[in-house]
Amino acid sequence: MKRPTIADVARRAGVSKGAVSYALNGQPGVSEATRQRILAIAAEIGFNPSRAARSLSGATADAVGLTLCRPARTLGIEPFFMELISGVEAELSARSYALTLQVVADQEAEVAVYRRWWGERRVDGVLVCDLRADDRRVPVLEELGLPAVVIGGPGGTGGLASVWSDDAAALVETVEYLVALGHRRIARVGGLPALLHTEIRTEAFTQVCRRLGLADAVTVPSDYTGEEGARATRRLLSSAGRPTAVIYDNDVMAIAGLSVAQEMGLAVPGEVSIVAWDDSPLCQLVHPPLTALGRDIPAYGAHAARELLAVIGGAPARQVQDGTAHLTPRGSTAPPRAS
Amino acid sequence: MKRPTIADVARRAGVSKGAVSYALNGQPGVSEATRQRILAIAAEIGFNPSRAARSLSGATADAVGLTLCRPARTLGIEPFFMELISGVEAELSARSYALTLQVVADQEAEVAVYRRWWGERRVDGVLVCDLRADDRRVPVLEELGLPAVVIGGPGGTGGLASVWSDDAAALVETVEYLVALGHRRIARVGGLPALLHTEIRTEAFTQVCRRLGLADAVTVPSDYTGEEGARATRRLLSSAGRPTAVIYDNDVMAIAGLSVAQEMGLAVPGEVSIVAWDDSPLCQLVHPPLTALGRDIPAYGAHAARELLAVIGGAPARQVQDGTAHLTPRGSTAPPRAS
DNA sequence: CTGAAAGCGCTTACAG
DNA sequence: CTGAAAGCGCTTACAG
Repeated sequence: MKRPTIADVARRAGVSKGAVSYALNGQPGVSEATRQRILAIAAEIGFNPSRAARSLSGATADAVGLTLCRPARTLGIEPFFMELISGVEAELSARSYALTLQVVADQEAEVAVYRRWWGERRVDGVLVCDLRADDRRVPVLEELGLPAVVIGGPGGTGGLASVWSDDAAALVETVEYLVALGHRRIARVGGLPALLHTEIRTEAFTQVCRRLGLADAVTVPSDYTGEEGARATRRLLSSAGRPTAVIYDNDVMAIAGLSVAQEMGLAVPGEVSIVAWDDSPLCQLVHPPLTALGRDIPAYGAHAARELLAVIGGAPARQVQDGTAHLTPRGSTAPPRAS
Repeated sequence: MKRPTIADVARRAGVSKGAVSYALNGQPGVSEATRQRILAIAAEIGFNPSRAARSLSGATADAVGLTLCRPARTLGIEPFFMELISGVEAELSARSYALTLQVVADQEAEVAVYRRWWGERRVDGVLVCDLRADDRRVPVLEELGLPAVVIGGPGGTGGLASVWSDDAAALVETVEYLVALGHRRIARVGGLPALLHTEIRTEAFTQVCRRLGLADAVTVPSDYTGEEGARATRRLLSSAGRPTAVIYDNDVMAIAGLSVAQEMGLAVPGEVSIVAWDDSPLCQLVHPPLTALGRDIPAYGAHAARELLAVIGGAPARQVQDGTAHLTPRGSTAPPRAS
């Protein structure tokens, strides 16, 4: 099938190409009657302006980029990214923006992708995930002047805009809840240590435990996979003076941990309480269902997309706070059984 | 930062823009020495040809589209799509193709997206998921002449290329395995009935059960969510003459089913055996680990991407078979306990 | 309010 | 082997 161009619309409407362009883009320069007639013809013949021609004439690419830096397998198992993408998409589609996705092996590859996208004018801006301490991507994006919104923080985002959530507060709430139940030995299985939010959580965990006078607030570093979560749990639960409650940095590890506890013959929640970070539907599929720290991830993604569109539109880069995760108590937490 | 253009490279190399273009695209028309010099300069100043200008001059968009038609929540929980995307991406990145992703509400919206993408020349081709019987998208894509590869089948893809997997064979293998263990009452919790592969599996299930002389081979339709999987399981396990084995069309429902069985005080696998379709790492996180039908989803996605790139390159549309899922027996299946 | 024209940054015949 | 020029399909000052 032959694609209609602006010239086809102009010819049928009996006006110049310029007039068609004005009509389509809501610019002044055509009478209302003419505009309506042009719009009707465009709709009738199914005209969609060529993105290439538009963006070559100085308009935007109407596309936003997102890179994902995780191996194929673990990308799939964590609901987080897909939910985030859904939310981003919802916001972008509403404004006819496209999402360009790229899976990368490491930060070096990611930086190369940003440079290429910028040079190719492929995207108008990017969404940055998995912020690290001293993140290499931040200065590159600043140097390029490529609009960007970091999903994460607070802090460490340089002059870039960001949307963040108060993980420290959520962690404190969780520990206080467990202490109120009577727990004194609480451990944590953390996410990738290189990520900034892991650092933030670890720091908050250490501080709140000290404040509440809990003895050994140990954090075992991990990588979000079930295997590592299982291994860390096995180690924690077979140690002398094992914890009576474990907080996991994602739900996949929490589910693996639950399984390990049950395998070891420890009752959950009687002998071990379990709390998961990220309250995806997975948490309610297991038995007992997991107490979890949840937040609306699609909304978080939509929020970030909205900010990015604003920055692309020329708004100043802001640090915006998104909602804090809240705890939903379920069957996996209870007072520790006297032993 | 100012983006370098082909003119900048030409100026520094002391040649025409045409020569730079030839050098960059590996076309004849420049001497090898000149080509090397041009390439070096381009690399040095970080030149990336504008996508818009390229594609406006008749080249391809170097982008492929993929639409996802599921609500945000359930999209996240099923590892399938993210794994598929990872595989697609791996293949595309290697050839510097971008992936444009769009989440849509229904097939009507999806068709509209295809028309728009085609009109905008935004993508060179599309990957089509969740094939249905009499799929509306197929004739539209044929009419537009937009290169496409359907992920699914066999059959129902009209003149479009497709990559498919023999689900019927996998299902037969599973039922035969359960029968060999001694099961005679086998039920199945199916996926969305509208999807073609659900139909194919249901048909295969009915046939193999009849061939093996199994009485009531019931399939309870579902929607891939844990809630529906749990409900279907509850119904099946509380019926008179309840099945001793249940096959689930995805792993999320199988996990929910396992949980329901345990809740009802039925031993797995002693009183109920459970088999999951889609062997994501989730299957090994639960206790007992699930016997599952698995295949390499990232490879499947890569395969489809490769076919699409071929079709975009002018190759004829083929129906290509990908690997068949194979059964990995784990702790959730065993001979039925005499009762 | 409307039309004719330049220009975005490439690619690709077409001459030399 | 190389250069000058046309053209892809838009947008946007610039004249009328």
